[in-house]
Order: sequence, then C-alpha cells, then structure tokens
Amino acid sequence: MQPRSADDTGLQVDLDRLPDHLGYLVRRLQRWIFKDFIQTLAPFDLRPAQYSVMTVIHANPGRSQMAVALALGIERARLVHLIDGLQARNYVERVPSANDRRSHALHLTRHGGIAFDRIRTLAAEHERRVAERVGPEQHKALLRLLAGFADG
Amino acid sequence: MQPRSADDTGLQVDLDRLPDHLGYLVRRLQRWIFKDFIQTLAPFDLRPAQYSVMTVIHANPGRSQMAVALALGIERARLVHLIDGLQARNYVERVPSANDRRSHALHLTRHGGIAFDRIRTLAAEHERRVAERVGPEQHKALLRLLAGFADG
DNA sequence: TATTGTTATACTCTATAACTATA
DNA sequence: TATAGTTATAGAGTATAACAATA
Repeated sequence: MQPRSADDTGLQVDLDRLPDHLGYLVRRLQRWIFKDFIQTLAPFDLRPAQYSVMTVIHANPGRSQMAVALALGIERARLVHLIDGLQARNYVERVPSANDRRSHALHLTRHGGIAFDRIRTLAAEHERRVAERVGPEQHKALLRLLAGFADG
Repeated sequence: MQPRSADDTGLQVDLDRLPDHLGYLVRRLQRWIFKDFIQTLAPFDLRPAQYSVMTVIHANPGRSQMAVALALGIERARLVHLIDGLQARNYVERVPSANDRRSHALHLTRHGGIAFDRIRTLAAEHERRVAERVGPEQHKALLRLLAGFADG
C-alpha cells in the first residue's frame, strides 16, 4: 500500500473559524440527535416532526391545524401532509369544528393514544442517549440555555 | 367580530415535554440561525453548507472531495453538487491530483478568494446577530458546550 | 478488492403561490 | 377582506445504490 498523499483523506482538516459559528455546531449536534431519534423510533417509523405534532395534539386536543402549525413553527402547507400521514396510520383524526367550519379539530385516535404511550417511552430512551452523548451536566446546561427560545 | 373559539389560533398551546428534548430546542435555534445566515449572505446567495465548504477549501487548499466531505460530515454524492455550483460561479476549481488520478485537488479561484473575504465579513456580522439574539454570555457558553462535538 | 468521483432515485423539509370555502 | 385548509411547485438536504476509473 502506498503512503498517504498530501491531499489524502487520512490527514487532519483545519475547520478554521467554523467552530466559532454557533450555527455550525448546532447543526452538527442536531443531525446526530435526529439520526438517533429516527433509529430509536424505527419500530414506529416516526420522525421528529411527526412526534412533535402528536405531542402537541395529545396535550391540546381539539385545536386547529393553524394553532399546531404556529406553535411548532411548521408551515401550514407542510402540516397538511404531516397530518395526512398520521391520519392514514389512524393515529390522528380531523373532526369538523363546531365553531368554524373552515377548520378541523385535531385529536389522537384511541389507536394513536395507545401508540403514543409507547412512542413516548422510546423518545425518553432516546433522550437518555442524547444526555449520555453530550454529557449529563452539559445536557442540563443546554436545556436551560435554550429554554424558551422561539424562532418566531 | 366573533369571540375567539376554543380551538382557535390565539390561545396558548401546551408544548408538553417537547422543551425537555434537546433535539427540539436545537432544531428551533438552528432554523433561526440558518434563516439569519441566508438573509445576511443574500448579496452572495450563499447558504450555510456552501460557506462551510468554501471555508474548508480556503483553509486546506489542495485537499480532495472525500477529505472535505468527511471533515464536514457531508455525503460525497452531495458534495459533488455543492462543488459543481461553486465551480459554476468560479469560486472553486478542481485541479487534477498529482498523486491519485481518481481525485481532485480543490482550490479557491482568485475570484473565489476575493469573494470569500467579503463573505467572511458578512458571516461575522451574522454571528454578531446570533450572539445578540441568544445573549452574549449564552452565546459563549453554547460555543464552549458544543465545541468539539462531531456527529461521526 | 477497495476507493474517488459521479449519476440517479427517493424522501424530508422549507418556502411560495394560488385556489376554495368559509368568516 | 381576511383566514383555514388544500394543492402545487421548486429547491435544499439526506440516504442509498450503482457505475467507471483508478488504486
């Protein structure tokens, strides 16, 4: 085998000022976290966005798609497809709203509620792995530092 | 105008345990940061991934696409398109490698180097806005907490 | 046999615009 | 006029698989 060359993969690469950009660090962490979430939730084939939608519907039954979209910072056009998918799996139902015939009241179905119990268990397991990865103290510090940040 | 109804947008929405998930908080922060980055760099129409690639090539001229891809955690198939775009704008050039005829040595062009100087200025301006948004102390704390995290 | 760059495909997510039915 | 939901489109990013040239 040849000695590795000057432009080879094996050599260290200088990231220069990238680590001074919070966006760079945050993005890399987020990718790792999402990858672990998706793997952990693989038995339910549930992605982070779907989990956040189910969580909000579970905690706020009867709210409209707009309310959920605004709370999560998801485009309402995107939420349509997310709800479509969850509805197709019989996790979520759109109930005609009594007050405003334009909107739907969102609820978890019975099946969705039962699934959500187990989904939550896996999500908690995932979070333990995140804490382990970044360090328990760092995990607490990060939750505290980022608490209440809304990207409005 | 009617009083707002029970499932209306105006009411508070309970996020339940979402804020205990680091992934949720990190994702929302990352979206805000990227949005600001894209706006700030709009004069160059440069996105975060393109900026990271130019930064690494600038700091490590002559390295291969694989080396850059590994350093940034970008799929090599994806990097092909990123380099294509930067090359089409005459920011980056692929030079045939002397040692390994399979690979290209990546360099910023003269034009790319000049642009990068100004791009860096805008990126620093962006970072000041990030620090302002999360708070200067929190910004420092976050950089320290996330330093060295690699999503390998 | 393994690696580099490339092409191709599929899916997720973001961003917009336009349409409908209601308000 | 404005809003809720929907449909459609375009682009970025991720994940794979396969191929040619080269190691």
